Amino acid sequence: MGTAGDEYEYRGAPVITMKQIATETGVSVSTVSLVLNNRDRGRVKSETAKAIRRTAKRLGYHPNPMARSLRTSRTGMLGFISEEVATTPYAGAIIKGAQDSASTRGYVLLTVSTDGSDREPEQIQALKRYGVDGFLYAKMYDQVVDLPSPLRSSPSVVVNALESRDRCPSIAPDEYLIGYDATRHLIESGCRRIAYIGTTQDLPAQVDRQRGYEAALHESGLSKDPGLVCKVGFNQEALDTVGALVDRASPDGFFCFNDSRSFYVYQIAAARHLSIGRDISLVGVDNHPVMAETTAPRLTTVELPHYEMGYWAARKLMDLIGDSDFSTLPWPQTRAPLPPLDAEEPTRIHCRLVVKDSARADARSR
Amino acid sequence: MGTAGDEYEYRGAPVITMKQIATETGVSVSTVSLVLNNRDRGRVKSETAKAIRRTAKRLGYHPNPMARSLRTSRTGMLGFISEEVATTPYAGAIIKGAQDSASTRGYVLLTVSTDGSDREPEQIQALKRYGVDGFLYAKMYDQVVDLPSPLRSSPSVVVNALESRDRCPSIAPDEYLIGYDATRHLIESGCRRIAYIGTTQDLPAQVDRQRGYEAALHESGLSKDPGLVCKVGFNQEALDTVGALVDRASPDGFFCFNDSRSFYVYQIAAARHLSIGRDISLVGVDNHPVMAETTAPRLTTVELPHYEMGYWAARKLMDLIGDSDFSTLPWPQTRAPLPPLDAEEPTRIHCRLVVKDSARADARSR
DNA sequence: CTGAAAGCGCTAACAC
DNA sequence: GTGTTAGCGCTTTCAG
Repeated sequence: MGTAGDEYEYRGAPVITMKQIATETGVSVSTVSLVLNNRDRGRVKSETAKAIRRTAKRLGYHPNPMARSLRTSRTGMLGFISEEVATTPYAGAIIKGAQDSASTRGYVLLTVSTDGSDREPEQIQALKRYGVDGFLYAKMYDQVVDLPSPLRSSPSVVVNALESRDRCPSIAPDEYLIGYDATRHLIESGCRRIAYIGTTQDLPAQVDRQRGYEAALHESGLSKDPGLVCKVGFNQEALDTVGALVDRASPDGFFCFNDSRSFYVYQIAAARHLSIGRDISLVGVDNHPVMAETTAPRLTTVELPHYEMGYWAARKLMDLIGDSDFSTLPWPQTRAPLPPLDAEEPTRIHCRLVVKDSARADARSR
Repeated sequence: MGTAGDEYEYRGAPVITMKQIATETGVSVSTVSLVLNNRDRGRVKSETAKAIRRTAKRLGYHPNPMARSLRTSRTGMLGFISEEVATTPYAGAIIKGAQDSASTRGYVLLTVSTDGSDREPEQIQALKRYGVDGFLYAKMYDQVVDLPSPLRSSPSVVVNALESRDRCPSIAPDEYLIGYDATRHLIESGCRRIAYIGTTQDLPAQVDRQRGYEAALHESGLSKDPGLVCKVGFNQEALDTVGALVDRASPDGFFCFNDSRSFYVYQIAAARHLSIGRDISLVGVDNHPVMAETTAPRLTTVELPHYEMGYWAARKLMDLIGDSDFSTLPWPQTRAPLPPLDAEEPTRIHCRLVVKDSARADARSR
């Protein structure tokens, strides 16, 4: 299995420079530069401009971003800093969203993950040395955060969390609406005794989702029964608590904080021989692969908008950086209509985003 | 909610160049360069060298990688290409491993995710323009792959898959050993009727795991009972199939291909009032968060070595690139001993890695 | 032992 | 309209 040091062959592809285009076309490098950067408005004869572009294409010219950045101090790279990536399945989706968004404008992502967090400043410094044009600071659970101070001197956008002091724009899921939509969905499917299965962890997301749950109940004239609410941890304890709730209150619908909670409802349902889709309805949040594979009538998933958050955050960041070639655009209006309430089919609800643009707007206020 | 264009303040930190160190110390830039690159063996008086290093540290000098790369055509960036990141929870762990490994040598990761794959060549080109020193090509499921041709001209390492023609080193989980270890673990815990719950998908990983399962049974003199094996898809069908197996063969131990399969065993167990840890033992593979939270006696998880694969792959790649400052090292010997078989405690088994170094070694042969 | 000079690929004043 | 020049920060001969 070999000590390494093996030789693999790497023949590099020929790389074209402006100089070559210049000599090939019979002009100077500066003219080439002007044309290829679209700064030839009434400065270069459209004749020659055309010729330059032609040979550029023919030779397959691509600018060298490093050389360019040396002059412009703009690299076309975005720094993506994520905490706890390794431990959650969502990082991929956020990164992909940011990636896709970035690539539409020729940007590219330099990623670091700072789990331990003691090395975070060091990592951020590394990104700065590489000259990233701005930072995406992604947290893995929706929460309120302080933008790390080294980032405050650069364009930054916070993803999946809200910046506590509006030091930069931020984007997060609309937790309230998750609770509201989920509950309304159950109500409109005909449920009348809707349980909330939460977590014992003290998460801001839960507070808002539960407020949404209660608001929807209230709005429909359904009473708020504390016996239908429980918050559970893990394992047997969780199973027992959910089981007790089912036995005591016999709910006909469940709104579960996340897939872990859904998991316990599944097991209790199995043990009581209740079938999801026939006897009970369930709305879960998240899309862990295991659960995402499962479909049943009257089983609904609220999808957390990880991809979208990454996408829009990168977009916002690029706007902030002020790429002159692109106009600055507002945050998205991502309120998708609630899906049709066909109670016989599995459904996916898309989650709305909450965005904070600056100190002016407080999108979370309600 | 606000068109953008808002102004945030970004005061850049002062950036120190070699020139400043030179004038500050009263020497020339070239001398500074020599010293700061440790090329001053008997070329620079240790006096001045010391002085230079001192002021460099005092001023907080950090080299500008862009400028350096312009001369050396080495950027210190590794391209990380992953397919299907968004759809699996593992990408994060692989990226983190690669990241950690890279940062120990001052490398940094440029990531792209090519889901659609029609844009893959374009993305790879982008990375090449940015001058990455090499590529990590990560697949999300263990399989045999062809290294994309644009990568063949650069140092590359394949992660979580084996390269079909040994065009470059690759690293993947040892699937056979997963099956073997899992089954032995169950046997040594006292199980005698061990079921295998697989997937209907045609995955190479399953073939090897099942071979490991059978080998362990054979080795212990347990008969290979086809009635104890099933392969299931999703939902009710899966549930029914697993239920039938349980009713017909009453296994005392389960080896599940992945968390999705474990999920069905959980439900059937709940429905039959069988308790994991008391009545049955279960070994699952993977660590989706939902399942990872769950612990029980006689519940064992085989952890796929995503982090480790990322870590070692990046290491291998850097060795390939031939950073002269570091010696080239062999692939890791990551065979962790099987954990103690305390049947009363939940356990995690660490998976061994399979590595292919070149056309010479075929580590998968068995 | 150390410094001057050239140049990596590109951009931006400023001449012509 | 187009070319010349200078220089971004760094490495690397080559003189002294």
